[in-house]
Amino acid sequence: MSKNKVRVRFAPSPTGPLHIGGVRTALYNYLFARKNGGELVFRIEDTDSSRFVPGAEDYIIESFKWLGIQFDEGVSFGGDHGPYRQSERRDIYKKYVKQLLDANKAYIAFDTPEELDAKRQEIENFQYDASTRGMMRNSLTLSKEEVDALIAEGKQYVVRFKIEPGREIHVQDIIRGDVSINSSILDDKVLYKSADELPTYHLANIVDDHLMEITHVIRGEEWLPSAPLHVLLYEAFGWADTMPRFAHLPLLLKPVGNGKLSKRDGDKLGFPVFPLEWHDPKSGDISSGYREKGYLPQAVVNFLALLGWNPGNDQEIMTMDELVNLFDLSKCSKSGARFDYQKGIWFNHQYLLQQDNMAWTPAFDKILKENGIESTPEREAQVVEMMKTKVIEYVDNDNNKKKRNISFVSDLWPLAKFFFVAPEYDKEDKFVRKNWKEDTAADMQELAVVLSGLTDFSVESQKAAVDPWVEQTGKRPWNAWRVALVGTGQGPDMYELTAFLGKEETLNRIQSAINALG
RNA sequence: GGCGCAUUCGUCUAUCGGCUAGGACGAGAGAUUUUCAUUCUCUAAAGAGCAGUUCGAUUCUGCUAUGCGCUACCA
Repeated sequence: MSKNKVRVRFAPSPTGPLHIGGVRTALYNYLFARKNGGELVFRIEDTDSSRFVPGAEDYIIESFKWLGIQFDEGVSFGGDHGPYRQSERRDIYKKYVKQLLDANKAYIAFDTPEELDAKRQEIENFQYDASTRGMMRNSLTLSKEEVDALIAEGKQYVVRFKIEPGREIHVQDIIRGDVSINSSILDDKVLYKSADELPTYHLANIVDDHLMEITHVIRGEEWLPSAPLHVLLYEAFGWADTMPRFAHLPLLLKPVGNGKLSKRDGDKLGFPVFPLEWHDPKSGDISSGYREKGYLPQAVVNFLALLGWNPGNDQEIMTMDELVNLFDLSKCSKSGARFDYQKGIWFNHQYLLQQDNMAWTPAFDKILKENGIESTPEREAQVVEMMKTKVIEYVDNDNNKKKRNISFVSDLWPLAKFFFVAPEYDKEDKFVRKNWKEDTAADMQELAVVLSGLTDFSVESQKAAVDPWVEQTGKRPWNAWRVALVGTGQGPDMYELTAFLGKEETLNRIQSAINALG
């Protein structure tokens, strides 16, 4: 077994959909593993049975599949260090809890949650530690017989870590350098609960990381304060020499206001905070996801990678392979990053534009079908080609309608509808009013005559017929012609559009416009 | 309250003691486009404050301020 092989893990709790911040943590773990030729483990930390949410685990797996983040082992991926679900590792934890108990590095405590609450009420800033454990109901204050009797009669208890006060504990963080705190401020953390026979995060985490031979722990900054506790646990088990290296990532902050990005922010501010759409099994609420919103996974990955890390130069558009190549934990920033979803939109725009036209057609085809349009992939690709750089969307931002270029395939429909459906003519439309005057109908009549003489309706053929007519008469038919075919001022070049629609449809629309607008 | 972490344009960030502080998003202006877009060009926009170290500090140190995180029988 290669002692030096890099092994990292992503270990979410199945308490709901995977948060975008969690996605980034997983991504960094993935990039780090690939970069160093190591392995990425997928572990499920379901030690809090009360918070378990059905479907969450599958959701998380599907999310990573969509994003292209691959695991080497773990839940649903197999491997030699299983089981990878903490709820299936009870016996393992029990063994290690006993080890700590036998070594007098942990103790059994019978205080009920109610008693602890009462203590907190009674004493300001109460903390269960070396200064208070002597006045609580635990195996340190009770005799062995009393403890055994209480357990025998089925009393619930927890196992607490016995922290020695007054020690300066140092954590060497790859991103932050030396971080130290005094052990006196730590409380005697609960390591194990008899109620569900499961450990808490801290114990399970240390035991699993050790047993799974994890070499680097890359996680969010919210874990930094408990890192010294984890160091103490590694020492207590005698695993200090194989303790993994730590890297605490900066947090993702709300786009506006204060605090870290939370699961609730997304739909409140109009952008997804989850990779995939999530249907809450209890409340029935639906939370939007990047996939369903029309984002490309490469765009999401690229965007997320740059939130808290950069390659050290100005390069922004990077494939997964490039990211792997360039990734460096020491280049991660230390401060929290505000989640700028507008930049995320820009990334999607970039990736969408890069895509082959045919890649758009499945999504576009779906939208067309929803609107009752039957078409062919070739025809759709042709429209995409013409519209690709003409995509706009109106985003309701703080009640101000802002026009911006966005690229979601779904934006195509309102802007490309006229390719498939004849427009409704609106005399009040600004563009129509400006470009459809009293004598326009007569001009269009003439144009129709010119066009009806053509048998070949290609761009070149139309040009050959219409350009001389334009030159001779000095007429400017373009905008009115556009009104006739599109209904307003948008769309591609007139000849392209006309060639796409074909002779019959073009002449029909010109006639309809004359009838409707006079 | 306690402990910890952080602090460069509105936002994401570059700079590892030499700066006329660079790039991107967003914003504004112009050019291009017979429409709407796209695209291109340009403009505005920053080192939290105060000390110290130094020939020289955005970069190092300290203090203050501010922000964030943790402070559960949750992770």
